[in-house]
Parts: sequence; structure tokens; C-alpha cells
Amino acid sequence: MKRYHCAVELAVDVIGGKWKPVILSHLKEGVHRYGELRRRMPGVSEKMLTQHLRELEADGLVRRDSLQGRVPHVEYRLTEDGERLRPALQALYDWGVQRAAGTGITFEPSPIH
Amino acid sequence: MKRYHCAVELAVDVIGGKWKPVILSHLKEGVHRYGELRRRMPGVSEKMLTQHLRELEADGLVRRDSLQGRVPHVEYRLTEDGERLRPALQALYDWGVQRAAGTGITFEPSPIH
DNA sequence: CTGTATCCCCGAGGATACTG
DNA sequence: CAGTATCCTCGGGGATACAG
Repeated sequence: MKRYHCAVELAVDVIGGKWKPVILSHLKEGVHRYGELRRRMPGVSEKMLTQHLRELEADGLVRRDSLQGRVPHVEYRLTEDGERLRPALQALYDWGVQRAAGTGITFEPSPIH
Repeated sequence: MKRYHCAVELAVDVIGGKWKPVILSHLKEGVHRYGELRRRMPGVSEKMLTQHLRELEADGLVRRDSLQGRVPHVEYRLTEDGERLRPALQALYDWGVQRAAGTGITFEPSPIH
């Protein structure tokens, strides 16, 4: 089993990666379908989005529900363990907003939440 | 200027990287010298530690103070903007602790804070 | 709509040795 | 003590095409 020297090290190992925190922070706003996530994250390739979702699922942070129907319909949501990340995600988000304000950075549409 | 679609994206761009959150979370516990950081993070190479410290400094999250004396003495501490990350770092740390407990992961000495 | 399957590149990160 | 300097590997991540 992998061992760490610090809890933050462990956290980074699980939610590190360019897009994982972004995915999680979207999911913390509610259930999302695959296509919704794609639209909210124009910068990520399909490959990476899928791959990160799979890893988050494997790590128990995200649940994937495939609903039966005429047309493919998949929903992603946070698991309980994922929900526990909410404070961290929110804090990260808040810091990003402050930082953006302080440096004159603006966000492109689509406005997020 | 670089543009983002989400504040979390911005945050990750600044504090992303395998060791940056770990460095910051150590510094949030107080001023550290270079060697102290190294000892607290046995997993990181000197190159990466220095490089990440330089980037954090350039991004205004960390201040570096080189004290004059018989022997080299350098101190690192959080800037005001770095301090604002405290809630995020703490939340990340707390989550890591919970996660470790839930999965039976333990941390190697040196015990961290 | 929700993904796979490939191919490929670049740079983050590591190992090691050396220095003022 | 507090770093540089080099060299090198590896896989994260991107682009594109295709599929059920």
C-alpha cells in the first residue's frame, strides 16, 4: 500500500490532475450529465474527461448512473466521500474568484454557477 | 492574458503541481527554512522543491527572505495572498486525514503538525 | 448522446553530481 | 546550509477519428 508523509500529499494524489478539481466542483453544484460537463469545460478533451471521471469513480468520489431509455443518458454525482470535499472545493473556488479579481482576470462564458 | 472558464481552473493553474499544496500547507504552520521543508518532504527532489518555491514566489503566494549571517539562512513564509489559501489547505488536509482513516492508510514519520 | 481507440508530444518530475 | 546544473524518463494530456 502506498504511504504518504502528509495528508495533503494523499489528497493531491487522489484529486490531483488538471481537471479533477474542476469536475468535482461542477458536480458539487448538482447532478450533471456527460454532455453538460463537456459544455461546462470546453478546455478538456473527451479523452481526459472520461478518463478523469473513471478515476474519480474508481476512487469512490463520483458515482455514475446509466439510465435506460431510448437515448443514452448518464448521470454523474458526488458520492458521500466526494461530498466531504465540498469545503475544500468551495475554498478553492472562493480563492480563485478573489485571485481573479485581484489580478484583473475575467472568466469566459459560460459563467459557472 | 490567460483566460479560464472557472475559478477552480485558475486555482489549479497556480497551486497545481505535485508538491505545491504540500509546501503551502507546511508553510501555513509557520515560517520554514529550506532544509526544514526538505526534511518534512522526503519524497520531493531538491530540484522540484526549489523550482516550486520559485514559482510560488513568482505567483506571490510565498515570500523568501535571505538572512545575512555566518551561514546561509533562508526563510520561507506565506504572503498575504498565500494566507488566503489557508481555508482551502486546511480543508484539503482534513479531507486527507479522514480519507486515510477510512481506507486504513497511515502516514510515515515525520508526523506532520 | 456517451463514449472508445490511437497516435503522439512535451514538459513535469526524478536522479545524480556539483558549488558558494 | 541552500541551493545549481544536467541529463533523462515517463506518462499526463491533447488531437483526431470512430462507434454503439
